Amino acid sequence: MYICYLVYIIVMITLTEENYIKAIYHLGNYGKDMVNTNAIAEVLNTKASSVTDMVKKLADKEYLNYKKYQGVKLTKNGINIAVNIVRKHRLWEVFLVEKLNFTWDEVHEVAEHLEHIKSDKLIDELDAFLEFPMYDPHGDPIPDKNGKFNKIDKIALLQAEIGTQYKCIGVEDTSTNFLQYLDSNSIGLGTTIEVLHKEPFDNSVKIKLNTTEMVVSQNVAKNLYLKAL
Amino acid sequence: MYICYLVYIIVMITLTEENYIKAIYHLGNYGKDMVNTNAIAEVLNTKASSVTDMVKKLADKEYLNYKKYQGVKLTKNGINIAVNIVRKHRLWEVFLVEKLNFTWDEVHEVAEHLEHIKSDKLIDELDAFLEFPMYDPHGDPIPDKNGKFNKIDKIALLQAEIGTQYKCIGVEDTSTNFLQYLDSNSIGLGTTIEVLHKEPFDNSVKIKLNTTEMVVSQNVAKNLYLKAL
DNA sequence: AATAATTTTTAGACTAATCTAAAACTTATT
DNA sequence: AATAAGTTTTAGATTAGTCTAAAAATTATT
Repeated sequence: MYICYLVYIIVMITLTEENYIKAIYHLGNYGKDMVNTNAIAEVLNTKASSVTDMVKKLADKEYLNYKKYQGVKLTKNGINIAVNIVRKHRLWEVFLVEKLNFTWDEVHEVAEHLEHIKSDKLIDELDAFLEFPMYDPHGDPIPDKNGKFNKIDKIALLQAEIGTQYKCIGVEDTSTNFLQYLDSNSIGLGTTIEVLHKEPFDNSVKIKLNTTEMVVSQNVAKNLYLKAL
Repeated sequence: MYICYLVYIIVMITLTEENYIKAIYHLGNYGKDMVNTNAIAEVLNTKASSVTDMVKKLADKEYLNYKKYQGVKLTKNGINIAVNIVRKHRLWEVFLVEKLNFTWDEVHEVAEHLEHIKSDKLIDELDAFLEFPMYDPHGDPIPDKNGKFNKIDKIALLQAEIGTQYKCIGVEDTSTNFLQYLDSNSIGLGTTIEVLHKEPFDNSVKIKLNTTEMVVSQNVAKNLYLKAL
């Protein structure tokens, strides 16, 4: 008589592990490039030694490949997990802005928590409820159920051409400070922008909005994404 | 010259602490009664020794009063925290059922996680979005922003009178098994029920639904709440 | 009131995630 | 190629939450 044991090993992924994977995904150009220890430590506000420990654990679980002193790169599996977290994060951001009256700059912190709730039904139904949005409130593309998403051909305001009409489609810097600056100057998703003048001296840019004209610093111009109309 | 230091001590409450407080609230009749160690251990699926450890910590933080070998009772502060978690849990349940097509028995597990997201704006806006619901999908009252809620005069089917018309308003047992049993027999919130006969032998109850008649066991009759029409 | 049964607490150990400080390795500079 | 500077890893410690096993206290039973 044979006894057959079917053992399910359910690999639970912790919140901390998810945050490491997400950080490595963003730092490594959608998981394509190697990422080094210090960079991870910096974005996660932790110490390099902690990163080394965690990275070994994630390598054991085959979410990434780790070469001592070289850095880490996500595996297929790791990328899938990251994309799924990004999908959840961005869908929740849409929900918060469109249904719960959150502003551009308020969504990020709450979405950081909501993105870790684990329920396929929850996220697929939310997707349907929001009518399958393609972009989040910052203009970033939302991966679909299978992890597919568009990479849009965005251009920073700093690289925009004088005289062309552009539409604002997103930001690089998502800090509260920056988003509030944009809000207070009536720059948001969809705002039409034309470049009037680029000052070579300090790389500031003079732009025309709907009704007003204003000058923005190089720092702002670098962090604002546009698409030609 | 005087130097004034204003020190904010932000007492972060952990997920685990919240779950203990919630369990003690439910076990202790809305926080009014003492709760003993073993009872807490059982509902939280942990060991009595772990409960003792945690309970000491919660006493230090003044969420509850703890008397060695006697048990614990929530403080005002502890009750406030519990009520707030209950509010969040029940609002999310309404959201899941009304907006995301969840059924009675699917909501609980996801709501267990959503209830721990910390954002006043999130929960108040969700409340408004749902148009300030008074009851969750199981018929339990939802505390308002200030923690106030109705205690409804519900009666178990087992205590219902023969010949009277009742409306189903909730359940005691929220296990998946029970909720699925109700679903498959077309008993839900708002279903009209009339008691036809009570069998003294085994305490089973014969009831009339909209179109059909059926007999339910004592166990079912004990766990189904009604309100006279 | 003494003993038995049960409940609760203590003591000591374990895991996950972190830290500091020192050692090992890599890269840049002379 | 040798040294300096910077990065990464190791070793050992810490904290939150949990556990087992034994001790202490309470409650129930004779």
